[in-house]
Amino acid sequence: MVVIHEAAIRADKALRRVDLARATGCNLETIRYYETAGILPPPARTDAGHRSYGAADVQRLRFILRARELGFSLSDIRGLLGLGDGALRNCAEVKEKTEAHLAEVRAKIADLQRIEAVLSETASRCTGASVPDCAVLSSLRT
Amino acid sequence: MVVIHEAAIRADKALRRVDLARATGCNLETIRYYETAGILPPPARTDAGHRSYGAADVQRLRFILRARELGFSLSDIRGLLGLGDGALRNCAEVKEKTEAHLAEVRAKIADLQRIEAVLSETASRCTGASVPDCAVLSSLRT
DNA sequence: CTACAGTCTGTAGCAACTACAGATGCAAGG
DNA sequence: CCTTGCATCTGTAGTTGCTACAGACTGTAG
Repeated sequence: MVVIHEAAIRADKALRRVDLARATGCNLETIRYYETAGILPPPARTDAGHRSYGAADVQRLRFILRARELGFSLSDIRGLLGLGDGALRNCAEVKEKTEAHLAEVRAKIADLQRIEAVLSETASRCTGASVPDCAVLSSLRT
Repeated sequence: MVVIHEAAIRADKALRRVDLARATGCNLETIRYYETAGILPPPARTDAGHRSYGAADVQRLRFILRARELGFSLSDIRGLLGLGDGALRNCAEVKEKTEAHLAEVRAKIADLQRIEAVLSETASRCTGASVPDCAVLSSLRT
């Protein structure tokens, strides 16, 4: 008897964990991690206890991954998704979070640019000479 | 009578852990961590087993902290300090490490600038309107 | 029937710290 | 001499955001 996977017949076909991973480019284990981290909801289970995802989960995970790419922390994302106790009321909260994050990103860029200046100046002074005269080391020794 | 700590009388006065921390601005526990991480050498001990540091340790820790500020990893720093098995032979190794690190820093700046562009564009489009129309959320929703 | 791919749970590891618990030590003031 | 108040010691657990096992099980194709 050829039993086609029951879930595959439905319109909103159920996805296995590996399918969700492939659909989003997410690491397999990360999906489980996001569940325990409370950022992906616990999905339905098959009789054997296997996780079963739907289209909504794909959307949600894509959202999460995109926000991670932009450097939002998981707890930021929890906020953006309106999880937790206080549900998201209006866009103002989101805007606030975004702008705070933007400020952090800009600060980090400024930091890295300072670092870049020091490193490139130092590297260019480096002659390949012996250690006692090394430009890199002496600039660190300050 | 004001009794000055015996150690403080010596020319190469011994420093307690807290003194080293204060002299360098390093967190107290981080000093111990750097020791277990093999980046600070195990110091001399008093009879009671307390760690006793000298001026050389201050120099070394300053070096480490400065390199950390510049974003070098502890394992990079181990290399810069010439610890481990193969001692540092010449400046070329240091230059190589520095330039590799510089390339990483530049890549990170470029990443963050892309992120900055997306975030600032998104935040500026945000009207404070209700969630369904939120610019931030819809740009995450791709 | 047998492979092979996939799933499950729990746990440990990574970097680079930070912080606590519980037991001593040590110098100064009274 | 005793108390007070730091400071120290060790070991271990927590942090963030994953990633990767181990060992047992399931589900499907040939």
